[in-house]
Amino acid sequence: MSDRNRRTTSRKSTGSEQPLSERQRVILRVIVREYVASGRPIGSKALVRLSGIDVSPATIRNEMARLEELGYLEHLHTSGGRIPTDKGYRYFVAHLMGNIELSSSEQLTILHQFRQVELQLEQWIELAAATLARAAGNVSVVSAPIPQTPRLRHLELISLQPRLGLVILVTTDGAVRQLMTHWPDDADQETLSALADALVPPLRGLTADEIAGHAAGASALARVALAQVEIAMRAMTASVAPVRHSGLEHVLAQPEFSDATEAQELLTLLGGGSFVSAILPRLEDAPGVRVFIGEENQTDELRRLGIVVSTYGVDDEVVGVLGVVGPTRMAYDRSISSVRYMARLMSDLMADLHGQ
Amino acid sequence: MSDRNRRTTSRKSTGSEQPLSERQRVILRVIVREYVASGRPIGSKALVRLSGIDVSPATIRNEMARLEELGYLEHLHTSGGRIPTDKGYRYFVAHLMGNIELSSSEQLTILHQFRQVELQLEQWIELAAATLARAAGNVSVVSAPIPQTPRLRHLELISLQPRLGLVILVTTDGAVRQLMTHWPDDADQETLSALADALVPPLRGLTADEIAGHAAGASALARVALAQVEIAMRAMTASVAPVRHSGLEHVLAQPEFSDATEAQELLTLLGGGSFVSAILPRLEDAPGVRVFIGEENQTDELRRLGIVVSTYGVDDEVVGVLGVVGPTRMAYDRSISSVRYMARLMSDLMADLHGQ
DNA sequence: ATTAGCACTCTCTCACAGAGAGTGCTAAGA
DNA sequence: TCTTAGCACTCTCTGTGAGAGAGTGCTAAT
Repeated sequence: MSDRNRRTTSRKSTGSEQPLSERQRVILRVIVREYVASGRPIGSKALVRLSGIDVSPATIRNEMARLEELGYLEHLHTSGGRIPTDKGYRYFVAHLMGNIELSSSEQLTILHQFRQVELQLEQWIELAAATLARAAGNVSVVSAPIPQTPRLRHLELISLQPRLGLVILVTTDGAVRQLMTHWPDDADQETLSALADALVPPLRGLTADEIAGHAAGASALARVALAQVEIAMRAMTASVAPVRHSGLEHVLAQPEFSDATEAQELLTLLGGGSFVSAILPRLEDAPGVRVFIGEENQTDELRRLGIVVSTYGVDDEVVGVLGVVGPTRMAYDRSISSVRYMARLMSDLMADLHGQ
Repeated sequence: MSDRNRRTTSRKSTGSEQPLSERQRVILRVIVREYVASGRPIGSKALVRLSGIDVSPATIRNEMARLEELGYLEHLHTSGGRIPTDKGYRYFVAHLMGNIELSSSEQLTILHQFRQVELQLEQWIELAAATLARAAGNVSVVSAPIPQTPRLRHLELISLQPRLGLVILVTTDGAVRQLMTHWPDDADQETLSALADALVPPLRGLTADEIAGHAAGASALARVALAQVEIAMRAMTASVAPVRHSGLEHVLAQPEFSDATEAQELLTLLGGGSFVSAILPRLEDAPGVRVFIGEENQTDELRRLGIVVSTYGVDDEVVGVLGVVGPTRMAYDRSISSVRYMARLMSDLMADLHGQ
């Protein structure tokens, strides 16, 4: 009894963090792989069969007990096999899964799909979300690329009705925004076109901040137009970018979400933009694919999820975020390689777009 | 025994379709209301309590049996109360629910939300979807308004890189589209601006078809630009409009979708645009709110759903679709009044936009 | 260090019983 | 003729308990 107590209490803080033996690593890998695939805890007997290790189940049991002490596995019920802990998944991601690439046939399929679609940013994002979801077998999340410091390239003022019109602006990176606008006075198309023609040359290449400086002394109409331009350009860099997601069906099929309330939580999470704002801060100045597993996440809603994300884009010009979300029990290897490939692909597309 | 057989067989084709008595109407109304609210079948005893009719449960049972013969109710299990059939819901919608309006406080809340948002079509759609979902307590579906015969108002050609650029076009109803385009030759901004300035006057006010006629004899660059304009304008009228949906959480909470596969079907339905194409044909030239209940739907995926839709927009200028989707067991009164109100609101917004 | 053996624990499935709810039918009452 | 009370019946739902199955930890032997 005292023996048992000692073990239980020592589970959390494991004094000497000696490296795992090769056999332990094999066991952990098989458990992660198998649990991810089946969703059912793995017992010692099944493990012997699956791992090919030529020892008895009893030996495996000892090793499993040791791995549990070290915090890599856990024990849902007294009987019923073991499952990986978050730490176990983390170890798997760091040391056991190898450095997997998508198979070249998969890469080709994806490339092919992108070739078939028109040169439309919206469509790229849509397609990226759909493709990533399928490749990773999870919910995918793709944000639009956010220009880092958008500069004005072109401006167009349109009259729809006497006092209602559009401000259309194009930035140097090719993004287009339109805002409906109330003009302060009646303004016909001639007046507006003339104003736009007059405004563009001095403003070309300026940032939102710089444009703000030009408002003083201008006509009322020009001030309204400039204010709208400024709003639009600031909105472009806002970190709460619109986010597409796709592939909910994959995740709802998982037993973790068979409970409707779990599914609901995920939906509100994805629906309400809070997802990106929760994740984005942790991506700052860390390139490549990042993985957050269960408890490693900072907000409660994410504690039962695994997240694989990457930024994409062209340094200092545009940056977007894409990734996948699923239960902690997800195929991290597959997700990571999918996210990595898709981020590279989207980055290439952005680079093309920006002429590199 | 023979008696029982007679009733069972006579259920489908009910010879004399005499009008329901007042008491039967009350019973049917209470059953629909209560079943929608609770999701549990209603028995004779509960019905007496709920309806306030001062007769014994036995009498109610006779009436219920009669309603079942007539096809308005059904019997899931020998015991366990009755639930409405599709025909029962249909009768409820046609004769029993009254002509309900959203409460004026609800109307005000919604109006207020629309006032707070900027004058952006995208945002209106988003907001309409979110609001409708909440008001109706179901999944909402809102399509962007489709211009009936878009006419060109303005055209802008932008150079991003030597051979890559943007075609931006504005139609008379204020819709803006941009397409990324490969120019056939190197084209600097001056050339493109000059071309745009030259193209706009003759093309202003023309439809896609009419623009197609202008391509002959033009320069290669102009032909590419015109082709893009034509593509964009045709895409605008394509009936497969992009559709926003919102409020999945409401529906996933319903027991009908606690089974993950049901939920999945709904997701793929909403995700894959097939929804609008399945519904749209049936909306042709029928104004106002339409209701499709279960078996009334033509495709199998929709057989277990109730759908309440309406077109919105300005006649002959823009037309969009909005509605809600839920299990057949849905609060049709609430959904109908929400859809009706929201369609009116969006139509008003469109009318404002088109200057009426 | 490994293994066989064993007692133990926990889940899962199935069957069964009893409560509860509701039904249809019959016969009596208004 | 409509309504009602009574009754036998059916079906679901909720335990409960038994038994199988899987897996574990521990001990003792190899």
